[in-house]
Amino acid sequence: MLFYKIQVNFHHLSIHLNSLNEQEIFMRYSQYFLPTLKETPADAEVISHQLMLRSGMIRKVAAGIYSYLPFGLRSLRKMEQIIREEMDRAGAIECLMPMANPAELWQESGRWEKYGKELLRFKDRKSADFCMGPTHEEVITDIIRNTVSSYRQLPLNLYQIQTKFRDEIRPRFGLMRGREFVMKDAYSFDLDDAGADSSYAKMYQAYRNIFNRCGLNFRSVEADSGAIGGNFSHEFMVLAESGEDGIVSCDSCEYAANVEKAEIAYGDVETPAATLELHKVATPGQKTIEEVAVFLQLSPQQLVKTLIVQTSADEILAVLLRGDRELNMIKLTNLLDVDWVLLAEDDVVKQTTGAPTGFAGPIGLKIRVIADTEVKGLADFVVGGNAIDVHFTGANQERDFQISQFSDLRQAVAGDPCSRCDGGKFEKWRGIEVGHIFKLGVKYSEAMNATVLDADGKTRPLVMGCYGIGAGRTVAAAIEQNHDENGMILPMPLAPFQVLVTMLNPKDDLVREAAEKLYQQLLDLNIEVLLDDRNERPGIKFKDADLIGIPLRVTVGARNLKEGNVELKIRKGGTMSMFSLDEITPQLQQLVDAGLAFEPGK
RNA sequence: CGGGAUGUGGCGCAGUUUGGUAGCGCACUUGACUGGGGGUCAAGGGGCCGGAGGUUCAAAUCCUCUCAUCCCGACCA
Repeated sequence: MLFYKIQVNFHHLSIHLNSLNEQEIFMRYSQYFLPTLKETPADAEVISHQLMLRSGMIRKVAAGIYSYLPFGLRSLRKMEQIIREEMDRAGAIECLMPMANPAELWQESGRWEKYGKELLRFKDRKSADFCMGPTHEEVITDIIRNTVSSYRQLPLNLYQIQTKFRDEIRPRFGLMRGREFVMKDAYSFDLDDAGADSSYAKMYQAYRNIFNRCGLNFRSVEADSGAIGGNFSHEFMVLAESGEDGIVSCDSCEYAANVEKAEIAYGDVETPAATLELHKVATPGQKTIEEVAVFLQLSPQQLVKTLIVQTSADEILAVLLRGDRELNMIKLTNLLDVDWVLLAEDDVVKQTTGAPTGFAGPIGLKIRVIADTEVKGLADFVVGGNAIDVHFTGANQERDFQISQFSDLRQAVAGDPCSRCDGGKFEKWRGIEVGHIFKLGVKYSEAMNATVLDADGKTRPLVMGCYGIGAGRTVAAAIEQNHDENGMILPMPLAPFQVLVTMLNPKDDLVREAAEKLYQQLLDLNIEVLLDDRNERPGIKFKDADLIGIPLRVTVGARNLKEGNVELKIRKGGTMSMFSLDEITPQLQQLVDAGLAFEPGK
């Protein structure tokens, strides 16, 4: 009996599978898995995170760790596919490396010690050390050094789209800064600098193509190469108010840079003659620049602040900046050629200056004093007195204290003069870093002994570049840039579906038949269509439609169907128009094609 | 890692001050009505209050520890 039952069930199953095609199953809202939320989850702060949760794209599993639900996965896959196509077009070749990396490789490059706590380490059953790969220079270099031994095999650019793990200090904002995230990373190998530059240029162009194809408003900016190391780099920034990075671009030339890097033009700075005597003034309890300025009835620009810093080379030194300026730690780190620079702890400040934090000044200091170039043009300013509740007025360099070096050390602000052209001024933006490309040089190849023989039979280290794109972050950034109060408005190339057909009343035979027919026509045209065939009230369907932000929405309702019409609403901008059942399909086809249009290389 | 906050059905929250054995809205199930912007009515199901320990006749509520999550900071003297 049991056998018989199984047979019957199996028989039914095979009939079932044969009679439905895949699209029939998956593109009907009533059968799909799209759990939308009416209310915003309490722990989502930024709009992309809120909307991705509400629209059923993602769900949180742990801090900085998310599951992609089907709807979100569709967007992610589209992003990946755009990346893949442009990488392939640029001559890169796809591969896939493991998440679990053996410690030996990381010890060899020196990063097992250097990378810090972001590197998630663990042991296997034999107690061997491993880490989750946060990036793959080590693994790829190991592959290349064992397989490439001649310059004839170059150039080579390998990439993968793979899940990374970085145990971030503070994951936040949903997919914007997750611990586990999908990243495209590529690594180029060339015989010499010129070759590496050419590989870099190809990637630069590929990246521009990728973000253009995504329909994003972005800037490519010069950036600091940071912990990854190397010679120079560019970041690709999607412009959005919620961005974690500040960037500047010149209003008259092509220069654009991360504020961390942005070079300011100082021109020829002359030190004005001193006109005031040095005076010691009591400033009880006035510690910050703001407090001192108010207390002395001066503007912050008339003060010079003295920052006591400690470096990885164990030096303690003083850095001077105009009172209203901010120190750029990265410029300072690069100037001093050290691994890191930190503001000194309070007790170090006290030991060095003899006063608690807030009263440091350059006069009488025994340590090296360096200054932002702007300070060179200042005279008769206020500085800390190196004693509690004391400042000096009328302070002047040369006369009262010595500065051993001037350099561009401050954070660029809007309106600063551009260092690359005459008369250009910086504009300031906020951006989300979605891509970053580096020319690495020989840092890893030398550390890991990855060499080839050149045409003269000489051994040379490979010249490398590495190139990353945060796939999930780019989707999130697209939402940050494209949404309104009702939900997201994804650009066509990243939208999970291209067209939503809203069947208003499924119980109305005419409506149902018209919607079904349209749905079928769109499927036949390979348009990605979601049919909202749920037995829900119109309000629910419209709210969900706005929330999930499919670019094109066709509403099939009894009212317009009487005249043989359906309504088309463009999610972006909200324009509505009426089309007959015959006209709508070619119209949609045209809009879909237009939304996907992109000419690479521009 | 420092500071702040929060953990109560799937989601949003109340209840904690003043201990008395868990409630509201949404969602969900069933039925009916309704059908162009989160509709109405009726009847239901679901949590032992993040976890552990303690105080007490009695703990979501008080105490201790712990875990988790979110925000700010970790450069601006």
